[in-house]
Amino acid sequence: MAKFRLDEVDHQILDILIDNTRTPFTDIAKKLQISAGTVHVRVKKMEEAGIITGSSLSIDYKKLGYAFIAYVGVFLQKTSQTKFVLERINEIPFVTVAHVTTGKFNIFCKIRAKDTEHAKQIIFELDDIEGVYRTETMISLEESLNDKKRLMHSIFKEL
Amino acid sequence: MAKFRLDEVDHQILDILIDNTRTPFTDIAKKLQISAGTVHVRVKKMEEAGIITGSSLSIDYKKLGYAFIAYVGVFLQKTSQTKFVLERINEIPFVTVAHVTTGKFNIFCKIRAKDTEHAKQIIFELDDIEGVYRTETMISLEESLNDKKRLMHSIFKEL
DNA sequence: GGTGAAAGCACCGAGTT
DNA sequence: AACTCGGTGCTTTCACC
Repeated sequence: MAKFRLDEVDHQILDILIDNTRTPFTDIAKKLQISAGTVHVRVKKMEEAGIITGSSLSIDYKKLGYAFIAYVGVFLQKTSQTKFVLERINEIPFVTVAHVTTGKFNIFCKIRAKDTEHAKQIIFELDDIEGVYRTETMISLEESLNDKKRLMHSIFKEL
Repeated sequence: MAKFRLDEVDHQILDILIDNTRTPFTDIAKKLQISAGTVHVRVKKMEEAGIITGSSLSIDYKKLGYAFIAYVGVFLQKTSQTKFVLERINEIPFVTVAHVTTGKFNIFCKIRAKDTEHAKQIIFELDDIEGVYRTETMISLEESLNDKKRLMHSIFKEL
Protein backbone atom coordinates (compact mmCIF):
# COMPACT_ATOMS: atom_id res chain seq x y z
CA MET A 1 0.00 0.00 0.00
CA ALA A 2 1.16 3.45 -0.91
CA LYS A 3 2.13 5.53 2.08
CA PHE A 4 -0.40 8.22 2.60
CA ARG A 5 0.38 11.42 4.43
CA LEU A 6 -2.31 13.38 6.18
CA ASP A 7 -1.87 17.09 6.52
CA GLU A 8 -3.36 19.58 8.93
CA VAL A 9 -6.52 19.99 6.83
CA ASP A 10 -7.12 16.24 6.81
CA HIS A 11 -6.67 16.17 10.56
CA GLN A 12 -9.26 18.85 11.06
CA ILE A 13 -11.73 17.17 8.75
CA LEU A 14 -11.36 13.90 10.65
CA ASP A 15 -11.62 15.78 13.90
CA ILE A 16 -15.02 17.15 12.92
CA LEU A 17 -16.37 14.00 11.31
CA ILE A 18 -15.28 11.65 14.08
CA ASP A 19 -17.89 13.23 16.35
CA ASN A 20 -20.60 13.59 13.75
CA THR A 21 -20.34 11.82 10.44
CA ARG A 22 -23.30 13.74 9.07
CA THR A 23 -21.77 17.18 9.43
CA PRO A 24 -22.42 18.84 6.06
CA PHE A 25 -19.27 19.30 4.02
CA THR A 26 -20.29 22.92 3.50
CA ASP A 27 -20.13 23.49 7.26
CA ILE A 28 -16.69 21.92 7.42
CA ALA A 29 -15.61 24.05 4.47
CA LYS A 30 -16.74 27.23 6.19
CA LYS A 31 -14.96 26.33 9.41
CA LEU A 32 -11.70 25.48 7.65
CA GLN A 33 -11.94 28.30 5.09
CA ILE A 34 -11.74 25.98 2.12
CA SER A 35 -14.28 25.00 -0.52
CA ALA A 36 -16.79 22.22 -0.02
CA GLY A 37 -15.40 20.53 -3.12
CA THR A 38 -12.03 20.26 -1.44
CA VAL A 39 -13.57 18.69 1.64
CA HIS A 40 -15.27 16.20 -0.61
CA VAL A 41 -12.04 15.29 -2.41
CA ARG A 42 -10.10 14.97 0.85
CA VAL A 43 -12.66 12.66 2.40
CA LYS A 44 -12.79 10.54 -0.72
CA LYS A 45 -9.02 10.21 -0.75
CA MET A 46 -8.95 9.15 2.87
CA GLU A 47 -11.61 6.58 2.11
CA GLU A 48 -9.67 5.30 -0.88
CA ALA A 49 -6.49 5.13 1.16
CA GLY A 50 -8.34 2.99 3.68
CA ILE A 51 -7.84 5.40 6.56
CA ILE A 52 -11.55 6.01 6.82
CA THR A 53 -13.02 2.52 6.69
CA GLY A 54 -16.63 3.40 7.32
CA SER A 55 -19.00 5.03 9.72
CA SER A 56 -21.16 3.74 12.48
CA LEU A 57 -23.93 4.78 14.80
CA SER A 58 -23.29 4.96 18.50
CA ILE A 59 -26.07 3.08 20.22
CA ASP A 60 -26.88 3.19 23.91
CA TYR A 61 -27.25 -0.51 24.63
CA LYS A 62 -28.22 0.23 28.23
CA LYS A 63 -31.41 1.83 26.95
CA LEU A 64 -32.14 -1.37 25.06
CA GLY A 65 -31.78 -3.40 28.22
CA TYR A 66 -28.24 -4.59 27.62
CA ALA A 67 -26.33 -3.00 30.45
CA PHE A 68 -24.07 -5.90 31.35
CA ILE A 69 -20.46 -5.93 30.16
CA ALA A 70 -17.83 -8.50 31.05
CA TYR A 71 -14.44 -9.59 29.85
CA VAL A 72 -13.80 -13.28 29.59
CA GLY A 73 -10.34 -14.81 29.45
CA VAL A 74 -10.26 -18.17 27.70
CA PHE A 75 -7.70 -20.91 28.36
CA LEU A 76 -7.16 -23.47 25.62
CA GLN A 77 -6.01 -27.04 25.94
CA LYS A 78 -3.62 -26.46 23.04
CA THR A 79 -2.72 -23.21 21.31
CA SER A 80 -3.08 -24.96 17.97
CA GLN A 81 -6.83 -24.82 18.56
CA THR A 82 -6.80 -21.03 18.58
CA LYS A 83 -8.17 -20.52 15.10
CA PHE A 84 -10.96 -23.03 15.53
CA VAL A 85 -12.05 -21.66 18.89
CA LEU A 86 -11.86 -18.06 17.71
CA GLU A 87 -14.22 -18.90 14.88
CA ARG A 88 -16.68 -20.53 17.28
CA ILE A 89 -16.46 -17.52 19.60
CA ASN A 90 -17.22 -15.14 16.78
CA GLU A 91 -20.43 -17.01 16.09
CA ILE A 92 -21.80 -15.82 19.41
CA PRO A 93 -23.39 -12.44 18.71
CA PHE A 94 -23.06 -11.20 22.28
CA VAL A 95 -19.29 -11.43 22.05
CA THR A 96 -18.46 -8.01 20.69
CA VAL A 97 -14.73 -8.41 20.27
CA ALA A 98 -12.19 -11.20 20.69
CA HIS A 99 -8.40 -11.06 20.85
CA VAL A 100 -5.69 -13.65 20.61
CA THR A 101 -3.34 -12.63 23.39
CA THR A 102 -0.01 -13.29 25.01
CA GLY A 103 0.07 -13.45 28.76
CA LYS A 104 -2.35 -15.09 31.06
CA PHE A 105 -5.03 -16.05 28.56
CA ASN A 106 -4.99 -17.53 25.08
CA ILE A 107 -8.08 -15.68 23.94
CA PHE A 108 -9.68 -12.73 25.51
CA CYS A 109 -13.12 -11.39 24.70
CA LYS A 110 -15.69 -8.82 25.65
CA ILE A 111 -19.31 -9.70 26.06
CA ARG A 112 -22.45 -7.59 26.18
CA ALA A 113 -25.49 -9.08 27.93
CA LYS A 114 -28.84 -8.25 29.47
CA ASP A 115 -28.01 -9.30 33.00
CA THR A 116 -26.04 -11.82 35.01
CA GLU A 117 -28.33 -14.67 34.04
CA HIS A 118 -27.86 -13.93 30.37
CA ALA A 119 -24.12 -13.52 30.86
CA LYS A 120 -24.00 -16.91 32.52
CA GLN A 121 -25.53 -18.48 29.42
CA ILE A 122 -22.98 -16.81 27.19
CA ILE A 123 -20.07 -17.89 29.38
CA PHE A 124 -21.40 -21.45 29.43
CA GLU A 125 -21.51 -21.32 25.65
CA LEU A 126 -17.89 -20.25 25.62
CA ASP A 127 -16.95 -22.98 28.06
CA ASP A 128 -18.68 -25.54 25.88
CA ILE A 129 -16.55 -24.86 22.83
CA GLU A 130 -14.33 -27.80 21.99
CA GLY A 131 -10.77 -27.09 23.01
CA VAL A 132 -11.64 -24.60 25.75
CA TYR A 133 -10.11 -25.69 29.00
CA ARG A 134 -11.61 -23.08 31.28
CA THR A 135 -12.60 -19.42 31.37
CA GLU A 136 -12.17 -16.57 33.79
CA THR A 137 -14.63 -13.71 33.94
CA MET A 138 -14.22 -10.10 34.94
CA ILE A 139 -17.43 -8.17 35.31
CA SER A 140 -17.41 -4.50 34.43
CA LEU A 141 -18.93 -2.36 37.16
CA GLU A 142 -18.32 0.86 35.30
CA GLU A 143 -17.15 1.62 31.81
CA SER A 144 -15.45 4.86 30.91
CA LEU A 145 -14.73 5.45 27.26
CA ASN A 146 -12.01 7.84 26.39
CA ASP A 147 -12.75 10.50 23.81
CA LYS A 148 -11.72 9.42 20.33
CA LYS A 149 -10.69 12.99 19.64
CA ARG A 150 -8.05 12.86 22.33
CA LEU A 151 -6.42 9.81 20.76
CA MET A 152 -6.54 11.40 17.32
CA HIS A 153 -4.97 14.61 18.55
CA SER A 154 -2.14 12.67 20.12
CA ILE A 155 -1.62 10.68 16.95
CA PHE A 156 -1.61 13.80 14.80
CA LYS A 157 0.95 15.50 16.99
CA GLU A 158 3.40 12.75 16.12
CA LEU A 159 2.69 12.22 12.43
CA MET B 1 -36.84 8.38 31.31
CA ALA B 2 -39.91 7.40 29.37
CA LYS B 3 -39.79 3.86 28.11
CA PHE B 4 -39.32 3.86 24.38
CA ARG B 5 -40.36 0.99 22.22
CA LEU B 6 -38.70 0.33 18.91
CA ASP B 7 -40.75 -1.33 16.24
CA GLU B 8 -39.72 -3.31 13.19
CA VAL B 9 -39.24 -0.17 11.08
CA ASP B 10 -36.90 1.36 13.67
CA HIS B 11 -34.93 -1.88 13.73
CA GLN B 12 -34.46 -1.82 10.01
CA ILE B 13 -33.45 1.82 9.99
CA LEU B 14 -30.83 1.15 12.65
CA ASP B 15 -29.75 -1.93 10.79
CA ILE B 16 -28.96 0.12 7.71
CA LEU B 17 -27.43 3.10 9.46
CA ILE B 18 -25.22 1.10 11.79
CA ASP B 19 -23.12 0.08 8.80
CA ASN B 20 -23.19 3.42 7.04
CA THR B 21 -24.43 6.51 8.79
CA ARG B 22 -24.38 8.44 5.55
CA THR B 23 -26.92 6.25 3.78
CA PRO B 24 -29.38 8.74 2.27
CA PHE B 25 -32.75 8.70 3.98
CA THR B 26 -34.30 8.49 0.53
CA ASP B 27 -32.53 5.15 -0.04
CA ILE B 28 -33.74 3.84 3.29
CA ALA B 29 -37.24 5.02 2.47
CA LYS B 30 -37.22 3.17 -0.82
CA LYS B 31 -35.95 -0.02 0.75
CA LEU B 32 -38.52 0.04 3.53
CA GLN B 33 -41.35 1.34 1.34
CA ILE B 34 -41.99 4.37 3.49
CA SER B 35 -41.47 8.07 2.88
CA ALA B 36 -38.20 9.86 3.51
CA GLY B 37 -40.00 12.15 5.93
CA THR B 38 -40.89 9.17 8.07
CA VAL B 39 -37.28 7.99 8.15
CA HIS B 40 -36.27 11.44 9.23
CA VAL B 41 -38.81 11.56 12.05
CA ARG B 42 -37.93 8.07 13.26
CA VAL B 43 -34.24 8.82 13.42
CA LYS B 44 -34.89 12.08 15.22
CA LYS B 45 -37.04 10.32 17.79
CA MET B 46 -34.40 7.70 18.43
CA GLU B 47 -31.86 10.46 18.90
CA GLU B 48 -34.14 12.29 21.31
CA ALA B 49 -34.79 9.09 23.22
CA GLY B 50 -31.04 8.66 23.61
CA ILE B 51 -30.92 5.35 21.79
CA ILE B 52 -28.83 6.82 19.02
CA THR B 53 -26.18 8.80 20.87
CA GLY B 54 -24.14 9.88 17.89
CA SER B 55 -22.21 8.73 14.91
CA SER B 56 -18.57 8.08 14.41
CA LEU B 57 -16.03 7.39 11.71
CA SER B 58 -14.25 4.08 11.69
CA ILE B 59 -10.57 4.80 11.39
CA ASP B 60 -7.88 2.28 10.51
CA TYR B 61 -5.33 3.07 13.19
CA LYS B 62 -2.94 0.52 11.73
CA LYS B 63 -2.62 2.71 8.64
CA LEU B 64 -1.69 5.59 10.91
CA GLY B 65 1.08 3.54 12.47
CA TYR B 66 -0.81 2.55 15.60
CA ALA B 67 -1.07 -1.21 15.27
CA PHE B 68 -0.37 -2.18 18.85
CA ILE B 69 -3.24 -3.14 21.15
CA ALA B 70 -2.93 -4.38 24.69
CA TYR B 71 -5.12 -4.86 27.71
CA VAL B 72 -3.73 -3.82 31.05
CA GLY B 73 -5.07 -5.03 34.37
CA VAL B 74 -4.44 -2.63 37.22
CA PHE B 75 -4.13 -3.62 40.88
CA LEU B 76 -4.78 -0.92 43.46
CA GLN B 77 -3.40 -0.63 46.96
CA LYS B 78 -6.90 0.20 48.20
CA THR B 79 -10.18 0.06 46.31
CA SER B 80 -11.09 3.44 47.76
CA GLN B 81 -8.58 4.91 45.34
CA THR B 82 -10.55 3.67 42.34
CA LYS B 83 -12.13 6.98 41.39
CA PHE B 84 -8.88 8.90 41.64
CA VAL B 85 -6.90 6.37 39.63
CA LEU B 86 -9.62 6.06 36.99
CA GLU B 87 -9.49 9.81 36.46
CA ARG B 88 -5.71 9.72 36.04
CA ILE B 89 -6.01 6.81 33.61
CA ASN B 90 -8.52 8.67 31.51
CA GLU B 91 -6.06 11.50 31.10
CA ILE B 92 -3.82 9.23 29.05
CA PRO B 93 -5.08 9.53 25.48
CA PHE B 94 -3.73 6.14 24.41
CA VAL B 95 -6.01 4.41 26.89
CA THR B 96 -9.12 3.96 24.79
CA VAL B 97 -11.40 2.47 27.42
CA ALA B 98 -11.19 1.69 31.12
CA HIS B 99 -13.42 -0.47 33.30
CA VAL B 100 -13.82 -0.87 37.01
CA THR B 101 -14.06 -4.63 37.41
CA THR B 102 -14.74 -7.42 39.81
CA GLY B 103 -12.44 -10.39 39.69
CA LYS B 104 -8.72 -10.40 39.29
CA PHE B 105 -8.13 -6.73 38.66
CA ASN B 106 -9.50 -3.54 40.13
CA ILE B 107 -9.31 -1.61 36.91
CA PHE B 108 -8.96 -2.94 33.46
CA CYS B 109 -8.11 -0.93 30.38
CA LYS B 110 -7.34 -1.15 26.72
CA ILE B 111 -4.46 0.72 25.17
CA ARG B 112 -3.61 1.59 21.59
CA ALA B 113 0.05 2.27 20.79
CA LYS B 114 2.54 2.57 17.98
CA ASP B 115 4.77 -0.31 19.02
CA THR B 116 6.14 -2.14 22.03
CA GLU B 117 8.39 0.75 22.97
CA HIS B 118 5.48 3.14 22.98
CA ALA B 119 3.34 0.66 24.88
CA LYS B 120 6.05 0.39 27.50
CA GLN B 121 5.89 4.12 28.05
CA ILE B 122 2.13 4.01 28.48
CA ILE B 123 2.30 1.11 30.90
CA PHE B 124 4.97 2.91 32.89
CA GLU B 125 2.67 5.90 33.06
CA LEU B 126 -0.07 3.68 34.41
CA ASP B 127 2.30 2.13 36.94
CA ASP B 128 3.33 5.58 38.10
CA ILE B 129 -0.16 6.65 39.10
CA GLU B 130 -0.45 7.10 42.85
CA GLY B 131 -2.32 4.17 44.36
CA VAL B 132 -1.43 1.70 41.63
CA TYR B 133 0.21 -1.32 43.15
CA ARG B 134 1.13 -3.18 39.99
CA THR B 135 -0.15 -3.91 36.49
CA GLU B 136 -0.42 -6.95 34.29
CA THR B 137 -0.35 -6.69 30.52
CA MET B 138 -1.88 -8.84 27.84
CA ILE B 139 -0.75 -8.08 24.33
CA SER B 140 -3.21 -8.56 21.53
CA LEU B 141 -1.78 -10.61 18.67
CA GLU B 142 -4.95 -10.50 16.65
CA GLU B 143 -8.18 -8.60 17.04
CA SER B 144 -11.42 -9.83 15.61
CA LEU B 145 -14.39 -7.53 15.88
CA ASN B 146 -17.79 -9.06 15.73
CA ASP B 147 -20.31 -7.51 13.40
CA LYS B 148 -22.47 -4.94 15.16
CA LYS B 149 -25.39 -6.07 13.05
CA ARG B 150 -25.30 -9.52 14.55
CA LEU B 151 -25.59 -8.14 18.07
CA MET B 152 -28.42 -5.86 17.02
CA HIS B 153 -30.35 -8.66 15.36
CA SER B 154 -30.08 -10.73 18.50
CA ILE B 155 -31.23 -7.83 20.62
CA PHE B 156 -34.18 -7.13 18.35
CA LYS B 157 -35.30 -10.72 18.40
CA GLU B 158 -35.84 -10.42 22.12
CA LEU B 159 -37.36 -6.96 22.39
C1' DG C 1 -48.11 8.52 12.91
C1' DG C 2 -47.72 8.62 7.93
C1' DT C 3 -47.64 10.94 3.21
C1' DG C 4 -46.12 13.73 -0.73
C1' DA C 5 -44.68 17.85 -2.53
C1' DA C 6 -41.91 21.87 -2.40
C1' DA C 7 -38.14 24.83 -0.85
C1' DG C 8 -33.66 25.00 0.52
C1' DC C 9 -29.27 22.87 0.66
C1' DA C 10 -25.66 19.64 -0.09
C1' DC C 11 -23.16 16.61 -2.96
C1' DC C 12 -20.00 15.82 -6.40
C1' DG C 13 -18.03 15.95 -10.98
C1' DA C 14 -16.29 18.81 -14.86
C1' DG C 15 -13.80 22.34 -16.33
C1' DT C 16 -10.46 26.17 -15.04
C1' DT C 17 -6.55 28.35 -12.94
C1' DA D 1 -4.34 20.57 -5.71
C1' DA D 2 -7.85 23.80 -5.01
C1' DC D 3 -11.57 26.70 -6.79
C1' DT D 4 -16.13 27.71 -8.96
C1' DC D 5 -20.29 26.34 -10.70
C1' DG D 6 -24.32 23.70 -12.07
C1' DG D 7 -27.09 19.55 -12.43
C1' DT D 8 -28.77 16.25 -9.63
C1' DG D 9 -30.39 14.51 -5.64
C1' DC D 10 -31.02 14.80 -0.48
C1' DT D 11 -33.11 16.76 3.69
C1' DT D 12 -36.57 18.78 6.15
C1' DT D 13 -40.90 20.89 6.83
C1' DC D 14 -45.79 21.23 6.51
C1' DA D 15 -50.54 20.87 5.17
C1' DC D 16 -53.36 17.01 4.81
C1' DC D 17 -54.72 12.10 5.72
